[in-house]
Amino acid sequence: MVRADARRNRAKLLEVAEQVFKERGTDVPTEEIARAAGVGVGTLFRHFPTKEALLEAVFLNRMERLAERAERLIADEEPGSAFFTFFLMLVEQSAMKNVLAAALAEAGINAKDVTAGIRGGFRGHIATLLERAQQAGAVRGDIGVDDVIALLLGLAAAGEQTELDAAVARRTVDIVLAGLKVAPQKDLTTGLASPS
Amino acid sequence: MVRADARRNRAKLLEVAEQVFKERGTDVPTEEIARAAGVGVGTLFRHFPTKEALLEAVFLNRMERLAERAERLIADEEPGSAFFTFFLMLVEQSAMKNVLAAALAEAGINAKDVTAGIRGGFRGHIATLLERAQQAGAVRGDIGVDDVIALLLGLAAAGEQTELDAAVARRTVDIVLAGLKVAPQKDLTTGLASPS
Amino acid sequence: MVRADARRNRAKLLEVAEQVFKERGTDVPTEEIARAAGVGVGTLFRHFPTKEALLEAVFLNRMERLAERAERLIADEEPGSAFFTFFLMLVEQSAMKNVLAAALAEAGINAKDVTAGIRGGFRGHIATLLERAQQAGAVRGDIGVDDVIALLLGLAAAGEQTELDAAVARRTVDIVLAGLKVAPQKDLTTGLASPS
Amino acid sequence: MVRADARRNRAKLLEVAEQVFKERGTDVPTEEIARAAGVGVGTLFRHFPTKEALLEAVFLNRMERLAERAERLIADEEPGSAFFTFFLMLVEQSAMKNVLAAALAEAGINAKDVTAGIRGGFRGHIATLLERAQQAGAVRGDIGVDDVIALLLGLAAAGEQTELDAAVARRTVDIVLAGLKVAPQKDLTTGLASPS
DNA sequence: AATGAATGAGGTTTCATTCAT
DNA sequence: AATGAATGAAACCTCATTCAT
Repeated sequence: MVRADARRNRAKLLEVAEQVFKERGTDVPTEEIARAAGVGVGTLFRHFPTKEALLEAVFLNRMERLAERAERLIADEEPGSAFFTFFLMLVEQSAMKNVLAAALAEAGINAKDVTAGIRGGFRGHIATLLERAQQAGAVRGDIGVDDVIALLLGLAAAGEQTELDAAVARRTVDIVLAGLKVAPQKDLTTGLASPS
Repeated sequence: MVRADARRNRAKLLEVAEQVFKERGTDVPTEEIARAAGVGVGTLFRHFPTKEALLEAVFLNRMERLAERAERLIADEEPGSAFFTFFLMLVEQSAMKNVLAAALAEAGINAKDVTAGIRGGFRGHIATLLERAQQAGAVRGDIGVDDVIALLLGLAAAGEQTELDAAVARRTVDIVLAGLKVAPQKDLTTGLASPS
Repeated sequence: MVRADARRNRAKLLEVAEQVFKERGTDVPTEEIARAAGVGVGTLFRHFPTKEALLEAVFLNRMERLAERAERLIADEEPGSAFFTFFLMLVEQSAMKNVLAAALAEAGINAKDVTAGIRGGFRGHIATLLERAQQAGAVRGDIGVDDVIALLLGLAAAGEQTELDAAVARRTVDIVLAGLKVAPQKDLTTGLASPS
Repeated sequence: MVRADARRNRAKLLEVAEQVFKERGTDVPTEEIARAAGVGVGTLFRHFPTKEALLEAVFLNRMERLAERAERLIADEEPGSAFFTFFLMLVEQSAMKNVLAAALAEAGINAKDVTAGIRGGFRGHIATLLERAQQAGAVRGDIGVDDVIALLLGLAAAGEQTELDAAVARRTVDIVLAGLKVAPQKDLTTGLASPS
């Protein structure tokens, strides 16, 4: 029956770690997180054998929560609206908090790999939302999931740097959404713009 | 006039540091950079009394080089084209290499503050390019310099995460550029989109 | 209750540090002390987060042991004798090992401040001993605790410089004690001598 | 003719070093002293091949100046007064600034050795002053030069620790001088007091 | 003879991880 | 299963000394 304690500890650690990483960056000493969670370092390391493992777990945890929302959106809303809502949601929550992704990257771990195993497939959900929106004519047809993910990451990063100014954050999202709606452009300046 | 050696060392350090930070992240030991530049740690610390100072210097150095290009564009090209070219250029060179900006941010140094003092004013150049493009009708009128900078940071970050796929990088820029051209949107999904 | 180990380590460190500082000065690398105590550097720094803190702790530790003796003297001996005995005791043990006090002073920590908080009040004990001795007519009445402390420090320093010659050390103490007995002098040479 | 510059530099360095050591302790970086003297480090090291050598030189320089004064006193004043004046003078100027002696000691250099070569013999002067004073009955007869030197060192150290309180410094000197006048004491407390 | 940039050993401190209790 | 003290590699930085100019 000690299992109950253990599971509660794990959850608390995950929650606290997310909070602390967000507030103070991923460089906080492991001990700080343990203390904030009200456990000893030893306990933390029992649950996550490595700091890296903790990073991964927090990242995955976040992703899973997002995946759940995506599922609900797919089920409940109509195509165009669903896609845009999800996009906004991700960015507004500064969903991926780039710090994490960056920290993982630095550790030589690809965020894509980590995400791969998520229930239902995070990536898959985005794909579904995107395709439907494209079929409904709400999003230009020449882009793919990877483009969307890249944009999400980018906007999240932008939001982080300008976290002081909410108006800026909103305007950047607005611009990207606008860009997603219109048809493919022809020769902007150098002609680079058209998809290959 | 030993200054020749000194200046060469400083330049070499800056160059090497930029390279190493790009390849291995900003967590590399200071000593590594010194070794790579062929000098002792002491020399590095004589030039940059703190690791943070080195980071700042690399960042500034990059910015200055960009500022020079901006000046040339302002002089030579016509408004709309100049703006888009500069934008593309920045992103394609993954100009701001987010690692740096992130590291600076973590260290409590605001990129905005650092950039403020740059020769000729990097920010000022962007402002000029933007205003001209807006007057020429090539860019929507409701955005400001900070929005552009945020978008640049975002795209740079996006580019970093997906550095394998050049096509993705290009497409994301295309989308943002498209978004910059059109007039402000009204009620995308939730109506959040319009600037307050 | 791992505390047993911890306390043992702390005690061992204090003991070893006192010994090492005495033998080789306060410039010994922290690591040396750790090694001599049979622990890792980390352990040392867990107990004393700063070298300065270690110095302080050693100093305080010594003071506390002295304070205990002072208490016993106050309780057991008659006034004049008690004062002189304590004085001799302090000096003979080269009680304050000036190295420490000097190191602390250099570090900007005033010995007075540190001593202030000691259990039972080291300074208070001296005051008591002094006052009683003065009331008993064994010590001239125009001096205060600070004077006594200054003299102690001075004699300790003198003892250190001449540690080879026990006879010299003894004679200097004798002289000071003699000087403490007699009444205030009038015009030695320049008349500087009398307290203002 | 470059010799003039060289000698001036050496003098300036000695003067500045004494000042800086007094104000900030002997741990100041060599470079600081060079800067304060308006020369490069290289120059400093040409004159004093080692920091230790600089320390020694400053010490010696001070001693020589003192020796000169002693000579004048021996010539001009009457025995008792001469001795006490010299004693006071040394202490009031905090003449030996213990830091120096301590630093030398730490470096494994005996202050006595360094002083040995002084013109006229510093120690010899004290001996002369003392003997005369004793013959004139102004100082008790059972003490020797080493005792006096020890007391001087001690008082200088005491003065250093309590440099804030001039009254304390003066009183301690007064006590010691009083002690030097009176005849040998018999059994203070334990009988330790009498010279062996 | 003077300069000050370069050197690099070495000092203090941090922190992920292990392990005795 | 939990605790938190212990560990020690490694980070950053300082400074006496050398050496090219």
